[in-house]
Amino acid sequence: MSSKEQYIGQYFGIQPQLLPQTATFFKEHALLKNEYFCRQGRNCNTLSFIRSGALRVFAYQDGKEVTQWIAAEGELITDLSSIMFGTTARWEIQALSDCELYSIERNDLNRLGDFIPNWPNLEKTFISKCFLMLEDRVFSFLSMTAEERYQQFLVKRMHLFNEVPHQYIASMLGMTPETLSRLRNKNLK
Amino acid sequence: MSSKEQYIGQYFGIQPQLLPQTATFFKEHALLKNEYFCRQGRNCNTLSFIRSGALRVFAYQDGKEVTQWIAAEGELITDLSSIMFGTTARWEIQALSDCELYSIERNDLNRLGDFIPNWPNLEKTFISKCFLMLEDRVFSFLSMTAEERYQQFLVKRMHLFNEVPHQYIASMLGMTPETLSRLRNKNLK
DNA sequence: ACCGCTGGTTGATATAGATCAAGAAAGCAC
DNA sequence: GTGCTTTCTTGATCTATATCAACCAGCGGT
Repeated sequence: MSSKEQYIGQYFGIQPQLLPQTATFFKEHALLKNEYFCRQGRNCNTLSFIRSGALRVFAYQDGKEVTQWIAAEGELITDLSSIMFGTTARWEIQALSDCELYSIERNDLNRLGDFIPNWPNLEKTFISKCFLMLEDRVFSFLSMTAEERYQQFLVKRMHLFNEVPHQYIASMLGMTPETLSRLRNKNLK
Repeated sequence: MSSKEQYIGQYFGIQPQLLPQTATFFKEHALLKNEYFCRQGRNCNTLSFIRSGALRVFAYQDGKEVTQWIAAEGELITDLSSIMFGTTARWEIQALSDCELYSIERNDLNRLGDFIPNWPNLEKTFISKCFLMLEDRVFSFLSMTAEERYQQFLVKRMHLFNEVPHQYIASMLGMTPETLSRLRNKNLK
C-alpha cells in the first residue's frame, strides 16, 4: 500500500478495497516555504493531507497577524467554509516550510460518495471530531491560564516547537511571544 | 404546518413534503428550571429543539463551574460527542428556566436517513456550521479584549441579557461577573 | 408585607500577561 | 566564513482583568 493510501485510509477510515480508487483522486503537490495554500477572500477548492512540512492558518486583525491554527505532518488542511459551502475563504493559509501534500479538489471530493457507500457518514464523523477539538479549545480559553495552555500544548504537540517559529505557536495559544519565551524558560528549570 | 414542523424544517432544510413524517420522530418534552438535560459522564441520547426557555452547557474546573455555551429559543441542544459517537457526555446541561423542547432520540435520529434522501448531507452541513461558529469563537479569544467580546455579544445575542443570569454570560465570554457588570455600566453612559 | 436568597453592583487591591526596548542567537544568502 | 535578517530572550514598566469584600436589589415563598 502506498504512503498516500495509508494517509487517506487512516484519516477517513475507508475500507481497504476502496483505497486504490480513492487515492487516484488525490494528487501529489508541493508548496515552497512562504507560498500560500489559500488566500482570504478568494476561493479555496483544495483539501490536502500534509505528508511533510507545516502550514499556518491566520487572519489579520488591526493590522496584526493572528494565528488560528498550525497544521503539520499527518494532518489535514483546508478552509472548511470554502470547501463545504463554496464561499470565499475565511483564512490565509501559508506554508511555514516546504510542504508535500496529497490534494483533492472540491468537485472530486463531492464525487467520492459515488463509490464509497458510507462516505457522507465518514465525512460527518470527521467534521464532528474537528468540532469537539474546537470545543476543547474554547474551553481552554474559558478555564485555563496562559501557562496551563502552554503545558497542555507541550503534552499534545511538543514536536511543533522544533518545526515552526515560536511566535506563531504563541499566537495560536493566545499569548505574546515574550510570554511564551518566559514560560519555556521557567519550565526548563 | 405545525410549529414543530417549522422549527425542524428551518433548521435542517428538509423538503416540505417530508416534514410531517420527520416531525413524528420529535416528541414534545418539558424541563423545569434547574433540571438537567444531560449529566457529564452519563449518556446523552437526546437532541432537542428549544421551543422556549434556555439551557446552559458547562463543566467543572477546579471546583468552579465554567459555562461553555448558552442555548436559547430556536436553537438546538445536545452533547455532540454522546449523540454522534455514543460516548458518555462531556458536558453538564441544565435548564436555566422552564423549557419546552422538541426531542429526538439517538436511534430515531439515525433512522431519519432511511426516508430523507440527502439526510447525511444535511447533517454534515449542520455540523459544519457549528464548526465555523466555534472557529470564530476561538478567534475572538485570540484577537479580542473582554470588552470587544462583550460588544460582539451585544450585537449577536443581546436578548439573552433579559433571559438568563449575567454570571453565566460572563463565564461564557471568558470574564468574571464583576468585569461584565463594569463593562455594561460603562457602555450605558 | 416581610424574610431570605440569589444575583448584581461597586470599590480597593493584586496580578497575569502585554507592551516597549534592547540585546543575543540563529538562519540564510552570498 | 561573513554579514544581514529574522527570531528569540530578557528586563522594566504598564494595564486589563481578576480577586476579595461589602453592600444593594429583586423576587419567590409563606
